[in-house]
Amino acid sequence: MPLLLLKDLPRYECLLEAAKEFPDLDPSASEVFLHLLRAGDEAYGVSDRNLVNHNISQGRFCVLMLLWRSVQSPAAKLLGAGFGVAGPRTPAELADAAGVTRATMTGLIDTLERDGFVKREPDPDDRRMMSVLLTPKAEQFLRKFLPEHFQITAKLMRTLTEAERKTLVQLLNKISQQASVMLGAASEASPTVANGAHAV
Amino acid sequence: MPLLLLKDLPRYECLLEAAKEFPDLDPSASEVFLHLLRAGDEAYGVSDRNLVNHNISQGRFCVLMLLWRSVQSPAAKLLGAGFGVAGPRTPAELADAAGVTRATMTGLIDTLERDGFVKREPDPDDRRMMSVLLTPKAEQFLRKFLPEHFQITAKLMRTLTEAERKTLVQLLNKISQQASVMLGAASEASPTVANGAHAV
DNA sequence: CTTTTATAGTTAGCACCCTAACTATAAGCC
DNA sequence: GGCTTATAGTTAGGGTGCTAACTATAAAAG
Repeated sequence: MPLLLLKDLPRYECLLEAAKEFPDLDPSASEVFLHLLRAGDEAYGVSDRNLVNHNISQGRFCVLMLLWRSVQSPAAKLLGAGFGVAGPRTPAELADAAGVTRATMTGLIDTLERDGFVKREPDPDDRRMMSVLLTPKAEQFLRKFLPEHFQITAKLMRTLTEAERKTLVQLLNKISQQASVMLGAASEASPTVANGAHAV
Repeated sequence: MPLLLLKDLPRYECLLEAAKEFPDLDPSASEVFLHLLRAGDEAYGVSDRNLVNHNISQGRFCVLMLLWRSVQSPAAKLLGAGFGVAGPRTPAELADAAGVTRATMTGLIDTLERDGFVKREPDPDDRRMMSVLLTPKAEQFLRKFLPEHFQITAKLMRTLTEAERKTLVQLLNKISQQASVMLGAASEASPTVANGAHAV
């Protein structure tokens, strides 16, 4: 549960009231924003608790899923998303696919290797590169864990009808798209220079 | 951005395919789950980037907002959500309101105090307790920062109509509710009494 | 009054994420 | 070949979250 957030969200009327003092406050926008963050955090928490029970973290689980594409199962390939092709993956590829820095991926692989879930192997052609491979222990873990994980996901969404799920995905996609625009916009303006330009 | 998540989510057809191997996998449920986590993470990221530009973190911002209820503005009281009444807050109260442990709150207050946003004061009656108070610097920061923050929130939700926002909040609430049920179930039967009642 | 128990807050140590700097290797250019 | 630049991975150090153990104080039980 990564997010620190007010346990009790302000009610809509409160936001309306606050908007009188802050003209920039769009009450319905703020309401959606807060509910999205909370729901996302709670969904994350539900999933994470199960992972923690198995002594694994969300980040490490993600790495395992990405690597799992390299092994046999057809479903494994599919679950791993439609990125590149299969084959052993390097830390850099894993970092890009997971959306974290390479330094972070190094740390994740460190602990996964320590716990016996993956193995590092040097690349025979390029001595800068490593291949990260799943161990049998990891495959065994995934085969046992994934059904539980899917059950929990299904249970979490049980209160939504198929139509509601469809609607929800569409609305969330709109937000995702707009978020990408907003995040991408400023990184174009000053691509790598994210230095604090304000006064100090 | 706290969450490590696949950058490219699996497409629905892939989930359908994978469900053949994993009977527990509910494709539409998993799809909503993944989109929710991603959208929540991106929304968090959009907000967080602005905070980071001001050298503050999401967690510290949350503490400032909670403390802000203690100062004058009527809007401040409202934004702080409808928890207790105003007045200086103790680390324990802050931790409960923010949904983090007291140890975490100690750390947040440490850095906030170091940066001059809050001040600790001992309680005259109970020498175990502290009061945490906003400094003028923090109030000044919030008055300047909040309009930006609200603008960003409004921009993020700009692509949604009022009707869509309403729908989204309702659907997210359903998930939140179900998540609470699932998280509460294993934690204990006593919801309000958060004391360590197990294994008394 | 003394012992026990409960509470407030902190400290210590771990995990995970970041940026920045570093090492080693590869590739391009003179 | 030798110099410069780019790339793969790691290391170092910071921030934020957790649990568990600790200190100090207060309240309750004997």
